[in-house]
This record gives sequence, structure tokens and C-alpha cells, in this order.
Amino acid sequence: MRRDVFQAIADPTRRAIILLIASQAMTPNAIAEHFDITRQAVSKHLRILTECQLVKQEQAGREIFYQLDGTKMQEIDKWLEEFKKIWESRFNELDKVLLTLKNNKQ
Amino acid sequence: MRRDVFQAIADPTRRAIILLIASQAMTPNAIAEHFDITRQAVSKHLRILTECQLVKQEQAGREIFYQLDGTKMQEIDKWLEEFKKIWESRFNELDKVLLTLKNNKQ
DNA sequence: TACTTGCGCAACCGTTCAGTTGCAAATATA
DNA sequence: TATATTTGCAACTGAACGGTTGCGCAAGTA
Repeated sequence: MRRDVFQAIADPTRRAIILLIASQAMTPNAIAEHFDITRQAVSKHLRILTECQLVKQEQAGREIFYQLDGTKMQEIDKWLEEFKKIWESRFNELDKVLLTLKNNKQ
Repeated sequence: MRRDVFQAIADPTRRAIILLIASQAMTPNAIAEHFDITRQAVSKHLRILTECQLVKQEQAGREIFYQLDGTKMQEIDKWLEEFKKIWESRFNELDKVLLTLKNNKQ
């Protein structure tokens, strides 16, 4: 069982839940109202999000509010930055080649 | 079968492949040398990456070079920006509440 | 106390995933 | 032509997903 941020955001419902509770903590029932799936299905997603350390729970009587913990989200950013660095340097390499070709022709 | 960028980057091997071929196009065999899995397994990942429109192929004799198409990667960036916007406005909301409380106390 | 509500947990089901092995096709080389 | 190389495709396997229903427990409420 892989439990990382990338697994967490792989599912579209989970992405929607993340955006939903990003602004304010919500209960499973409240979240489920926004989707066409059962509360239990939402609970499963919340459990996965919890295991990925993207979500924390706060008990309030018999209600449990799920709130986002944004720190793990930075890992996506980090990976994306790494990719961008390589991706942009690719063009630099191409530039170098073109430059070399150009210089050789002169 | 869900085929989007988020599905593509969900697997760690696939993320590694993306970073690997980001700088230069490679053949399945060359890619497989970097991992402890068979060439066929790499091919499967490449097929998924192709279906997600993250990768394009270029035939060269009996070799096929797989190269990255960076455009789809922007979708991750887009979603992440959407999240950040909501996430940061969350603090603004909190600020509003605190401000209201402060004003009410006065 | 009895009833309702909100929730997690367990069992189950069909589908997808990530990997394997085996094989056929196409290309290059002796 | 015969052989080796590079690849894609198909079949299979065990594990994980995403969903469901059903149940039990704890917390409010009549």
C-alpha cells in the first residue's frame, strides 16, 4: 500500500475533497453532500488522505471535523520544481547544440 | 480507466521515468536499465504515459525513442495554483474572523 | 430510558494496477 | 538466408481501489 501525496491526489474525488476542505474543516456527512457517493465512500477517501498525512481530524461531540494539513502538499510543488528545472535545462542543452553547430559553421 | 496527468504521476516509477526522459528522449531498453523491473514493465508505464498524453514516440529504425511532452504537466501546476489560492484565502478568512472578534470587543 | 444522529469498521464486489512470462513482428547484421 | 536485437502485444497473477451494504458504538435528545 503506497501512501504519499501523489497517491492522494490521483483520485478526482479526493482532489475535490482537498479543495473543499481547504477553506474550512468539514464533517464526513457535510462533505458527502457535495458528491454522488455514500458517506462511507467519503470516509474511505478521508482515511486515505489521513494516511497520506494530508488531513487531520478534530472531534467535536459526535461530529468529527476533517481539516487539511497543507505541509505535505509542498512535496508536489517540490517535485514539480525539480521537473521544471530539468525540463527547462533541456532547452538550454538544445541551445548549446545549436550554438555549437552555428559556431562550427562559422 | 482514468487517464490524466495525476494518474500518470501517481506511480513513483513513472515519476522517475518522467524525470529521466525530461532531459532527453530514450528507448524502452535504455530506460529499463535504470530500474529493477523488466523492459515490458517499463513499456507498460510508457503506454500509460502515452495515453495520458505526457509522452510521444519517435521511430528510428527498430528503436523507438520516447520523449516527454511537457504541456500536460501544466495541469498539475494549474490545480496546485487553484489549491494555493484557496489555502491562502483560508488565512484571510481567519483574519476576518479575528478582526470581527476584535472589533466586537471594542 | 428510548430514539435519533454521526461516525468508523468489516465484508464483499467488480475493476484497475503493476508486475511477470511468452511470443510474434520488424529491423539490422553475419 | 539465418540469426540476433528491439519492440509491442496478450495472458496471467496478486494486490490495491473505489464503491456498496450492514452493523455497532458513542453522543446527543425526547
